[in-house]
Amino acid sequence: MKISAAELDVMGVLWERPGIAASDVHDALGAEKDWTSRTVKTLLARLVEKGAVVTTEDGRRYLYFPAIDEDSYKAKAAGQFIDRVFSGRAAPLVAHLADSRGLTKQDIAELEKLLGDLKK
Amino acid sequence: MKISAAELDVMGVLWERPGIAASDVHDALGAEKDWTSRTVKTLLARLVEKGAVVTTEDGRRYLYFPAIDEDSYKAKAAGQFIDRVFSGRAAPLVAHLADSRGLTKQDIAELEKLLGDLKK
DNA sequence: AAGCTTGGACTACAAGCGTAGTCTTAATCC
DNA sequence: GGATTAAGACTACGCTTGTAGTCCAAGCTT
Repeated sequence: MKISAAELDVMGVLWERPGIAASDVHDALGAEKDWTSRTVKTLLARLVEKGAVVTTEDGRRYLYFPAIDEDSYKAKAAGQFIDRVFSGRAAPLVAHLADSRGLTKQDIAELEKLLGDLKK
Repeated sequence: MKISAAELDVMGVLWERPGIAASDVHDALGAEKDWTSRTVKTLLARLVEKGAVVTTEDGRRYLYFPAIDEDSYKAKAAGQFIDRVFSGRAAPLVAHLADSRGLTKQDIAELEKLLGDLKK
């Protein structure tokens, strides 16, 4: 399931608020993206076509629901990304992130906790 | 500087062996990618056009050199990826990786060392 | 009820991408 | 030295993506 960058923005809204109408998606993105409602509808239609989103009828309109799981999608995307760019190695990725943009204290704390859990 | 997936494979070869000819790039990729030499040459030409690769003449052919730095490119790509998919948070990315494909002992050790260094 | 608004369906269109093919020229192999 | 090979230049072509536009029907407004 290949989801483009713009489509992913739409998925993000649906993961957060499943079952909303196209106009609500448009509104939710309004702050971030300067898209017309038609653009949003095109993206939704493409996602439906791809099977990433399903609809239920609600009178004369549709309500849109994500049909793929957020966590599994993101896990897969992360895997593909590090394969593509970092030859599958996670550590260099984090090193680059730390280097280029810095990790917040919170990031570091979370990562430490994560590593602690992993070692068990 | 936007580099596509296929182009990135070519860049990978050039980062490893700067200053080789198109045919050598083709050979180097031969195992991985089932591309004809023409495809490789198209990708090289596009990279040159984008300014990601420069050439020097070598008789009747060119030698190709990366014109962008591997580490900075990857750092930027990593940043864009986590912005796009993980809202800029590094920890969830690593958590997903750990979850979906597991981190090797080596990954974990490297990450711990990295975190140790970061805390200083 | 006649027109605005809003929903979806279908269409558009240029740029980027993956994956080559053709053409021309220069070198190499018998 | 004529044929094959190999380099690059230019061209191709269908798919995806970003970003809409048009059309028609169903409600909403006054």
